[in-house]
Amino acid sequence: MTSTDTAGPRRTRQRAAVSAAMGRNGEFRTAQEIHAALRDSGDSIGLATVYRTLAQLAEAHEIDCIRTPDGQAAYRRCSSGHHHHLICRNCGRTVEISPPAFEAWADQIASENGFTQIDHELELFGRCAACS
Amino acid sequence: MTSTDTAGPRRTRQRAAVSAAMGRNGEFRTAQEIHAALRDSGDSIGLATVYRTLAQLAEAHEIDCIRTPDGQAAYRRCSSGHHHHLICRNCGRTVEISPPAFEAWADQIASENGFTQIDHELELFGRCAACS
DNA sequence: CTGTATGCAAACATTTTGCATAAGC
DNA sequence: GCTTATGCAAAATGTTTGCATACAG
Repeated sequence: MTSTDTAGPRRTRQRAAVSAAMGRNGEFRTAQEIHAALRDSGDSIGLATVYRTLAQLAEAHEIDCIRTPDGQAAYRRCSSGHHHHLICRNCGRTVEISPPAFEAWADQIASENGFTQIDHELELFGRCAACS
Repeated sequence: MTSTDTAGPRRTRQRAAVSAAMGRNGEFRTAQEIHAALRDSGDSIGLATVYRTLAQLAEAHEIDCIRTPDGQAAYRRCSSGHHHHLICRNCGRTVEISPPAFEAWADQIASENGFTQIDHELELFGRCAACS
């Protein structure tokens, strides 16, 4: 470090591309999907760089990471709104759901057990109408 | 098939061992953990057999399968009660919770969106009374 | 005895890492 | 110019599969 450690990550074309690819909406996308999408868009980028960048973004809490039933890591932007997803096991179609009573229920269960600072992880997997 | 297809899986020592290893409580265990545990218990069993047996038990809905944040598959017995966990972020203490209305809510959300065959993943993380 | 389950090892898929090169600051 | 990020390919990890053998029915 030269002077102040206000270093921060370097601004590279690849990092911007990955961040932009995540930027669209709150859909989940696997590292491989992002890599393929960027390659298709003409952005040449290495697979390892995608993984590294996603890991860094996740560490910085800029994006969220879950696991698909398949075992792959999937990422989404976790900007502000806290919502969950209903994911089609077959085609991957995703619907955002905003639980009306769920958050309250979680808090209640928690305080009944003396827990505080509750965070929760909830995903629904199923088969969408088009795939039935 | 010879006559009636009441075949069912064969009763082998290994299958019994895996099923027994899952039998304790409703905790999640990875395939590798189960394999190691069985080996330690003196039960000689192949890793592939553990994976195959777990996959079959899951297919038969005898056990449930989720993914750890680590990316490994974890299984638990889903005999009757479908419950979730409230986990202390600090000390790891775990409380089993049985959602009264949650399952119904999940099903409703799903059918509102045309989804069927719903499976869900829900974990609550917080800080328990002893750690506050 | 017939056929399924097992065990081993090789195949596979996904993610991580080492190292030389290119690029940011 | 010094240092970090990238790219490639090899390694590591977790899981699946092919095939010969052992065992359940």
